[in-house]
Amino acid sequence: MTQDISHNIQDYLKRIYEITRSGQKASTSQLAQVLGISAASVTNMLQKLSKSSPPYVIYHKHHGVELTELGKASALKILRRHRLIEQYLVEKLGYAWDEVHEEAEILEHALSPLLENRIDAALGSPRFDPHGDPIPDANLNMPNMQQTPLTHLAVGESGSVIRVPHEDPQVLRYLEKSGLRPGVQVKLLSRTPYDQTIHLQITGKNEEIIIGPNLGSQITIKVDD
Amino acid sequence: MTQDISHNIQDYLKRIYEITRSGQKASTSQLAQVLGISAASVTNMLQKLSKSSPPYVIYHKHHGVELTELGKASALKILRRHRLIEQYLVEKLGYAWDEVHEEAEILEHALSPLLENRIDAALGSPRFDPHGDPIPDANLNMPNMQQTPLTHLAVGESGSVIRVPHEDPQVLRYLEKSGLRPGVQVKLLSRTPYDQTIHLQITGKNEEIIIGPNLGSQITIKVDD
DNA sequence: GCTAATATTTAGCCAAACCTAAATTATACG
DNA sequence: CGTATAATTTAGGTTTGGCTAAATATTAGC
Repeated sequence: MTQDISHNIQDYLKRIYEITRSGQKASTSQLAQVLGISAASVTNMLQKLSKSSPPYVIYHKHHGVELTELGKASALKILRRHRLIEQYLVEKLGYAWDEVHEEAEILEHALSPLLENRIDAALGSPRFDPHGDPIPDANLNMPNMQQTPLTHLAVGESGSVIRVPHEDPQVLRYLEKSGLRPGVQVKLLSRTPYDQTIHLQITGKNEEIIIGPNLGSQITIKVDD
Repeated sequence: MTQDISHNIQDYLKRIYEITRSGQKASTSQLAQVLGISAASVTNMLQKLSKSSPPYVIYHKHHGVELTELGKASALKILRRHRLIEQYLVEKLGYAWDEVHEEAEILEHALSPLLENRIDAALGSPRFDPHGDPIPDANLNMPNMQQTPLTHLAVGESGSVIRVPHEDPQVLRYLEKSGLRPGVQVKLLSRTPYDQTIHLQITGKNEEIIIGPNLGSQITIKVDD
């Protein structure tokens, strides 16, 4: 009798998942900000989500929410669809990596289980999307990898880029132009002392790439031995 | 300032288009029936659609509605997306022709203009969908064809099947099993006198296919010279 | 051409999901 | 440790698109 989740609720759960992935609870105002709606509306919905049977979230009044197992599974289902779609658009329909996020944001709510399977099969059950983000498998298990933020590289050290988990097309186009994408090997040339901006070089290229600390901490790599 | 049309309204316009294609106006109760909602709700929405600026329909109180040019263009846009999706699912993702309608019904509302173009290009701008229904081109012009209902065949005459415009998977699977699909050549063997049920044979096959008059009048053919 | 049956519209109501403004609770700092 | 600021919740309102029941208009049969 677990009935279909509305488009709306899927978005809430997805956002809560993203925020709570790194441990803490998701606050009302954080959610209001990423969803682009008022805090009052978020409170309202969180109460609904926590009082439904079965509940999707655990609501700690004034202290944010966390997902129940059901809520987490629902979020992962959407995340799987989102990332499969992104990969499909790039691999099969000639999209650039900066064009896929917005498109997937809409399509993820329109995918039937059958279509999800067909897309997964057409891609050979891919484990990563175009940004290097892991795609949960059909049982919603995340391929988890040991990842290091790019900013943790020591000067002179090198590593391979794993993820560039950014949605903003402008940022992605900047990185694309510099050649910084999942798979390439980079070397840390220097780090500015005060603001921790880093200077990189892609193996085999001469050009120097400048990455601010906020962006650099989101990009993850595997450090070379 | 022509803002985005809601999912809902797209469905109304699509249905009105389907009903009014054959000339007459679309009545409140016809729409209520195909949309699966009450007649009162339909009246309400039709009034809204006729009073919006610009209006999507012309509302003749107690006598049904017809589409304005804008309404027709909006309906054709959705119809194009619907049929492109059906064709894509069959050609690129291994769907059977009885599985695509429901899927397209949802996806048609989630397609961006860019994705519509990519799908169109990937298919080489197809002119027909898997049921033989014509796909409006990018300017919303319908490839129009001289079509004859299957039931107009004389006994002994033959023709090529052009369209099998049915949505019901059961019907489609029955026809599929008999081999009756767009492109095949059929010959009318006989017609029962009272209820006009017809008996067909597909060129090159021995099996006889029985088609009732309601179904037969929806299937269209091109009569052989 | 009248009347019964049918179709349509009007009126009034509901639920979902948003909003703003006001009230409350939590937090942070002097 | 008390108070100012910030975050959250409550209260009350709006819009969208449904609903039912009652009123009205149309149509068909006699």
